[in-house]
Amino acid sequence: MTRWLDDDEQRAWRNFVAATQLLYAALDRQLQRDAGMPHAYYVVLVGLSEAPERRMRMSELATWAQSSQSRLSHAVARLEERGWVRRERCPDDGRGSFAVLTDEGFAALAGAAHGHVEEVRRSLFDVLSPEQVRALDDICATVRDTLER
Amino acid sequence: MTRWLDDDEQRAWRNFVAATQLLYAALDRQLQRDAGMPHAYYVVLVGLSEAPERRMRMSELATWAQSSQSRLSHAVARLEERGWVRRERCPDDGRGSFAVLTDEGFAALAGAAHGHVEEVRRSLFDVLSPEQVRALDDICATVRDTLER
DNA sequence: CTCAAGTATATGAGAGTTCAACTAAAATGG
DNA sequence: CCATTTTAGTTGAACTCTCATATACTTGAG
Repeated sequence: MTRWLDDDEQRAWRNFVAATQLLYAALDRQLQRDAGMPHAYYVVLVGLSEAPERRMRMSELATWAQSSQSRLSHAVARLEERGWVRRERCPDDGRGSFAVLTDEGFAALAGAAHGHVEEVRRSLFDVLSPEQVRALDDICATVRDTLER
Repeated sequence: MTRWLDDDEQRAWRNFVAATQLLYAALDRQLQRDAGMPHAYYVVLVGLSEAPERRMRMSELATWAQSSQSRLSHAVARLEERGWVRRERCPDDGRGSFAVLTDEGFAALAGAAHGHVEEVRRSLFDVLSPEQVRALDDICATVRDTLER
């Protein structure tokens, strides 16, 4: 038998879907408008920017960015066309390759970061109390943990 | 000056992004596998199923489903091809049209609902305490309210 | 050393989304 | 009324994502 959602759960679920979709829509619009990239690409650039020497193996980066390898491969191809990322063959493993953040890519990221953070604040942190932020972190950590296996 | 995220906010944000993306990925995979439709289409069908006479004006439905008119128009076109939705001209307003859920569409929705709800439970409600659900609802309602203007 | 199996990544087709036109029908306001 | 503006909805192109498949290299068994 299906355990349907009770009224509280139903309401919570619909608010969740509405809030998250509005949030991502706002993020994507902002990033697309101001930096010409979707949020997924931004995340890839962030990953690389924080990696040692701004380089990461493709599969490592895919894991980091919660992306399938295929998705990442397409994304990096796109980012490469724009000169923001460059690929390098991996010397240790002939199958592998590194994605490397170029200076232009770093600059693009730096240029996008301000507006992005502002949008995240406006949409999320500015409207939540510190306790709510803690609660949200808790909830998301739990869900993340559950789904990461 | 940019007000960057502090460590707590940073952590919360990354957990939020990770959790929501994993969650939507799980939902979409489940619905695609078991019912051959993405979550966005499921939402459209739900909207129609709850409307009087299972029919709604396109723009009303777009608002309900948090979708752009264009997105909805494409989606309904697709759903129409499968025979799950049918369009009807609006008698009062020559520009408008109704989307109507067909019996096949209702059946498809009914068939998809069980697995979908299971997935939502597994991924979210089963791992959260009642207080967390309340907190999440609160947070999402706030964010939703903020972004809906 | 060789062959089968596994791993890292790329690629192409198909599907969904976005954005910018575009059509057609109201509404508004001289 | 007529002209303008607004509203409802559609369409096509460009882009991203997914899924299945292909390619090339590595590993491990015998």
